[in-house]
Amino acid sequence: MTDNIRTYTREDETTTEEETRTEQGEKEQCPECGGRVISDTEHAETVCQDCGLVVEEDEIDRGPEWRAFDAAEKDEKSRVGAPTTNMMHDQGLSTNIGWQDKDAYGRSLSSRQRQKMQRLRTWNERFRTRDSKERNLKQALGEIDRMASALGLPENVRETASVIYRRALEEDLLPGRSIEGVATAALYAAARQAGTPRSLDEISAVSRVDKMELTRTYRYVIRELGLEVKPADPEHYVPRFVSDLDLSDETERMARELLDSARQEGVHSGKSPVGLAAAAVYAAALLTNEKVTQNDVSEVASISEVTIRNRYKELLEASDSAAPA
DNA sequence: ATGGTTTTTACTGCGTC
DNA sequence: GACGCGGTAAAAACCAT
Repeated sequence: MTDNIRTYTREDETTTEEETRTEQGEKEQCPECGGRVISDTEHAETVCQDCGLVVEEDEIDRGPEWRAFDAAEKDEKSRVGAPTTNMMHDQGLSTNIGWQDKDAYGRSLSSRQRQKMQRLRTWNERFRTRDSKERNLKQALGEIDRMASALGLPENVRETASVIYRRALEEDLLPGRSIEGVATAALYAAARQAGTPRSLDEISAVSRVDKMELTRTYRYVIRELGLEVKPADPEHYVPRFVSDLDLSDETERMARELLDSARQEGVHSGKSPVGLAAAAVYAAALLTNEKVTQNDVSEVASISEVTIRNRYKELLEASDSAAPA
């Protein structure tokens, strides 16, 4: 009966040296002569078979550092399993029963066995999403995932958001609040904690809950879970604005400097971090002679031009007195 | 609920292309 | 003349009390 029950592991995907070699040899082409290239893993090089051109060197060998001589040994030595993830409601550790009615050798099952497997599948599914909390979590995690990709947030943020939501669920914070609201709040908190903050506006744009509910739930969750969320650092917004506006690294560096001196002068307390960041980017672009209008900046930062004006005056004053050039 | 602070909205005048 | 920029006043939003 265990024959057809499998827990999926990543191990199946690990490739041996030979596999990598043939795979790359077929895919890549030499830029010089158009011939086939093969990867020489021993010397960490990719060389052309025909003309001997070294296409790539000092690559990272992602293969295992041990050798296995048969399948059993491979199982023995491999330390790789499926990664646990908080992004799935059961952390990816549950048992899955394949839907094909085949046994481990790929043979079809007898009709009696088939019925048995069907019953097992049914019950397995029932246990997996057993109570309301689990189902709740399942939905919320889906929601978090959706919003996170819409905002282009990295995986670790989703993980954090998942953890926060999990905790909220355990502390019975959900009754009386919408799943989506709490999920959104968790994501918002996670993004800020991870140093890739998104403004309330941006978040509520992709969420089904409005801003007011979001802020309410967010506050509540933070308070109840005793979460430490430092006030957003304006510098964290800078890289995103800079790249959205196609500005140079020089400008980005400049903007950071401005924010630094502003911090030293204590100009920024009480002001909105987003506005500060936007103003810094604008001012930096001015100083490096790159053309951006206040309007452009205000759009990508979703902040008003007036605020940018006010802030960037302060920023320039602060930088003057901090480091008189 | 209230008062103080910050941000937004709306409008105006100036200079440049 | 359109556009970018700077300024102002009043309204709105936000926050702590």
